[in-house]
Amino acid sequence: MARVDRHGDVAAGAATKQELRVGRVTEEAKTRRRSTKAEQRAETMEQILDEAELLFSRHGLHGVTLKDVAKRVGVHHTLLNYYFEDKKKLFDAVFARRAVVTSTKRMQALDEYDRASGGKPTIEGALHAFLDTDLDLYIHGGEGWKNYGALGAQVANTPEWGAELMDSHFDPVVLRLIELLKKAMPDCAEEDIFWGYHFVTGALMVTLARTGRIDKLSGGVCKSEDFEAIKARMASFMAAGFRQICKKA
Amino acid sequence: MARVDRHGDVAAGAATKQELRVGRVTEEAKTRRRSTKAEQRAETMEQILDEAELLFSRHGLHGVTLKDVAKRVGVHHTLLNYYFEDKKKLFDAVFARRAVVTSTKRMQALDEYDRASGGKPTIEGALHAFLDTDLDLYIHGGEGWKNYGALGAQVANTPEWGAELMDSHFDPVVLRLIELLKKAMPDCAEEDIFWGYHFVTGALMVTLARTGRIDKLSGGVCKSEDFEAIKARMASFMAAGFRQICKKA
DNA sequence: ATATTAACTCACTAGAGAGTGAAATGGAGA
DNA sequence: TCTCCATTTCACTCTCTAGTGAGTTAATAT
Repeated sequence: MARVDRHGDVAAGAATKQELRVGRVTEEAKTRRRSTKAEQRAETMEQILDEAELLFSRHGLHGVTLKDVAKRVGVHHTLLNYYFEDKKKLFDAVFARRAVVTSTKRMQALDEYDRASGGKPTIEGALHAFLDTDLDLYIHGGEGWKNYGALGAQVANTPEWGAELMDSHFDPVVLRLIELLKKAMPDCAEEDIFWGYHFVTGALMVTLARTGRIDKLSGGVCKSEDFEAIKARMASFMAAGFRQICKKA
Repeated sequence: MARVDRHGDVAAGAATKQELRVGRVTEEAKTRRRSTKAEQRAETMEQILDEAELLFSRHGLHGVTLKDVAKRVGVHHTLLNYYFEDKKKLFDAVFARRAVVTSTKRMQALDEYDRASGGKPTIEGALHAFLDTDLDLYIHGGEGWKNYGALGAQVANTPEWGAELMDSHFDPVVLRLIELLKKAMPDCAEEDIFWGYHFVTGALMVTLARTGRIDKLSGGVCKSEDFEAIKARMASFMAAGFRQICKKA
């Protein structure tokens, strides 16, 4: 197999394996000291998660085989069973890895904003804390985060087990956001606030999906990848929406 | 097989087949006159499309096998090849069946609104024409339409071939909506209008997905199935958003 | 040095899945 | 009635898949 062993030597007899697009060890790794077992384990698992994330985000849980993932990593497919037991658990691990990060960061951002605003949050402020923290991750986090975003968008629209996964990871942050929104709009019916959040999350999810549809539709005026444009508009757009449906009371 | 032949007689030796939840011919059909071949063909194809729609909407293209669908219909799985060639073509047929309906209806609604408003459309008006026409279909169209909605939500968030499918069916209506929005906001940058539409479509898609997430999140205050609640809020929410991001110019 | 344990591959199983071509069935027209 | 044609099933093929258990290799601990 065209893979590279842990000493950094290329395995012999490794003729035709272009499909090993990624490879486990890059040139720089050759020079790097051989790592310990624990490091090795962590590194391999990360690589598996990365490639799985990429493929799952494009083809969905059922559209990817363990062999597809293994081939990209450059390992035998049964290694994925070794590390992650089965396919669904691998998927969950992929999702969880970054979900905890974004969840935690947003929770912190909301807490901080709450404090900074002296308990007098605005709708815009709360939405900015919630959205921008997330969007920054996708903007500055590299390919992995982008892929994770697309994966999340799929999960959010999967009736089968999607809600379950979302719930388990994001309920606390979302409820915290709702709390701030309630503070900002004390006279607004709870119902309206929840529906408003529903719109927000929907808009965020299509954004993360980056299907490229808006590009063609707008004739190039808007770009799917342009999360900065979203960041510049979304919070105020949604805040105005909240104000509108809440004032009718 | 526990299926029922075209005379309405239950096939003999049909012991254990509860999984045939739907069955091809219902009691009332027994009494109905035997239909012609063309009718038969159309009816069978419809049943296949219905069951495929249901399963695809829940498990996605790759999560469904032709056998799964065939079992629900109560026919041999190769019959689906006979009628629809292969799986992807069946999927496309499922999607197309209702896409043309909603697309046409919304186009008419937009045209009519444009005329009725005397060439002076409002943002709310245009959005209402676009959204309510669609939502009414899901509200009054029965299970099939609900399933189709969930399917559409998935398609819209599928990078693989989703944008393609959406484009081919919905570009004209969406562009028509954009046209009206431009008329309603002549000073608004094109970019902002497209991003606004992007938010609208995202919010609509999560709605159609009906994952049930909002139910749990809101502690029962909001219900995924409650499209009337969406209809009552969405157009004005989004219109306010448009106004907000457009006035900054 | 040796024994232990972790990381990883290999050979294999058991089964599913899509699809094909031939056959059966039965209605419709001559 | 006989024949034709559409509908439908059936018997198979070929490939792919997830997963298991045994075996290999190398790092680590003693």
